[in-house]
Amino acid sequence: MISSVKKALELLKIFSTDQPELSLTEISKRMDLHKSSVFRILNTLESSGFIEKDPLTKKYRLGLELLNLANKVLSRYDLRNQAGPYLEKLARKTGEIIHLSILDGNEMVYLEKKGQGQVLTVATHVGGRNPAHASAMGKILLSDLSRRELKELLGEGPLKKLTTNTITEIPKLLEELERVRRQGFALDNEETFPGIRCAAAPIRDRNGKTVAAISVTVPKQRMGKQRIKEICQLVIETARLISERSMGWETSA
Amino acid sequence: MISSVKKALELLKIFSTDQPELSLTEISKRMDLHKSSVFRILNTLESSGFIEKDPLTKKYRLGLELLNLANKVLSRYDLRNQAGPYLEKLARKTGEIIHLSILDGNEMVYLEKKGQGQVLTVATHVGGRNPAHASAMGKILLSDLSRRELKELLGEGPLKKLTTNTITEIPKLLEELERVRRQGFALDNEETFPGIRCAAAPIRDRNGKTVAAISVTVPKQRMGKQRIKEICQLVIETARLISERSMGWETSA
DNA sequence: AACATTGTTGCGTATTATACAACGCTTGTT
DNA sequence: AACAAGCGTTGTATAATACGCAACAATGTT
Repeated sequence: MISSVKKALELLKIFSTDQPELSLTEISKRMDLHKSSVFRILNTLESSGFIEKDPLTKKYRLGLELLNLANKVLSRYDLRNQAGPYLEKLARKTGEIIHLSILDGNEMVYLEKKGQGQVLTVATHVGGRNPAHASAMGKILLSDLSRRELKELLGEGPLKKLTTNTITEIPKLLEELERVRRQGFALDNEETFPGIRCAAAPIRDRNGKTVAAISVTVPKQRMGKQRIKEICQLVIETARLISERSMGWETSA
Repeated sequence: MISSVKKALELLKIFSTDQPELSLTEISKRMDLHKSSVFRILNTLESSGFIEKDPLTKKYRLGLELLNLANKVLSRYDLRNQAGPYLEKLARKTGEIIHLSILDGNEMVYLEKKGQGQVLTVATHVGGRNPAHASAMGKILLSDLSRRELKELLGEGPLKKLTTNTITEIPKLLEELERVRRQGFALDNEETFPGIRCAAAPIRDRNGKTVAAISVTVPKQRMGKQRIKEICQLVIETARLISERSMGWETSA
C-alpha cells in the first residue's frame, strides 16, 4: 500500500455535490495534513486533469478527466447501452424515474437513470449505491443468489436500517426474497427513502441468470394500489423485453 | 509534484474502451515500472475503489468509485440538467445525436449526449473532447472570445488537422469565426470526423455570454442541402429556448 | 513431471514525501 | 493608511517510504 497515493485518492473523495469547490486550507484541515503536503498533492492531481484550480478564487474542484474514466467504466456494460431505449420508453410511459442497477458486494449500484421526473423526485445518480436488502432492485439481485452466497454477503445481521420500514432481520429478508423469486418482481415500500416506493424486475442473461435489475421509482402520493399494479406490469414487461432482445434469454413454452 | 501519485493517476488512464481489462504484467510493461511497484499501486487504487481486480482472472479494471466522482463533476453544471429535456426533444424531432459541450482550454468537452442514433453514428461520449477549431460547437464557443483570448488559446498555428476539411490556418479560422458570429450558428463539414456533418448553436447566459453549445450530428448521407436548413433552424431554436428559459437570456426587441 | 511465466511478498536502501520556516500576496481590521 | 492575520507558495533537511531485487507461490504450457 502506498500512503501518498492513498492520500491523493481520499482527497478526491472529499468533494461533494454540496461542496464542489474547496480551498487549500479547507482540504488541509479536513485531511489533517500539512498545507504544503496538500499543495503538492493537488498540483499532481491537477497535472493529470483530476483536479482543476480556479485561477481567480484559488479554489479547487474535481477535473474533467474523471468523466473520461467514468465513461470507460460504463462502456464495459453493454447492457446499459442496449437497455437505454427500453428504459426511455418506460420513463415516457410512466412519467417517473427509471433505474438500471447491478449488485456490487452487498450493495446495488445505479448504472443508468432515465426520466426527468417531476417536482417530487429522488436524488439518485449513476454510480450511486444503496444497501441491496433495502431496495426493490437490490432484492431482485439478491433473490438470484444461493443461501450460501447470501450468508457470505449479508453476514449474521442485523442489517442496516434506512427507514422504519427497512427489513433488518435476516430470516425476514430470506422470506421476502423467496416471495420475490415466486412473484418475479420486488417492491420497496419506503424501505430506502421515506415517501418513496419502487417496483423492480430482473434482467436475465441467456442462461436465465439475473445480471441486473430495472425499477420505477415513485413518490407514494402517486403510487396507490391501482397504480402499483400498472407499474409492476410495465416493469416486468420491459425487463422481459430487454432480457429477450438484448440478452438472449428465452422464456420456456 | 509527487511522483508516485502521478504514476497511479497515469495508470488509471491506461485503460480504454477497447481494453477495459489488463493484467499486472501488461500494465508493468506499458508503464515501464517494476511489477512489484505496479502491484502495490494497484492494491492502493483498489482499496479506494478506483480499480477492481477480477478474482478469477487476476485482471484489473477501472472501479465504480469513478462513477461517483464523475457524477460530482457533472452535477456542477446546472445547465446540463436544465437543458436535458430540450435536448431529448431535439433528439426525437431529428432522430439524430445531440451534444452539449463547453470550452476547456482550446478543446471543447462533451457534457451531455442524447439520442440513440441509428446504425451509422458517432462514437462520442460525455467527458470526451475534440479540438475546438475543428468542430461546429467548438467554433461557436471560440466565436465569443476576443482576438487576444483567441491568440492566447490557439497560438500561431498551424492548427491540428483531423480531416482533409479541417481549417488549420489561423487567418482562415478567424474568418470562419466572424461568419459564425454573424449567422448565429456553425457548421462542421467533415472537419472533425470524415463523413459526419454537424450544426451547432450557442447557449447564452443572462449577460449574453456564450457559456455552452449544442449540436446535431448527422452522417452526410442524411444531411443534404434541404435538411441542413431544417436542422440549423431546430438547433438555433432549441439553443434560444434553453438560453431564455434556463439561463435568463433576453433577446432584444 | 518439468519448465516457464505471472503474481505476491519480505526487505535493504536509494529516493522522495513530509513538514517546517519563511516569504509574498490578499484580505480583514483598526 | 497602517498593520495584522490568514492563505497560498517555495526551498530544503530529514524522516519516512517507494522502489526494485530476490525469492517464493500459483498458474499455465509443454
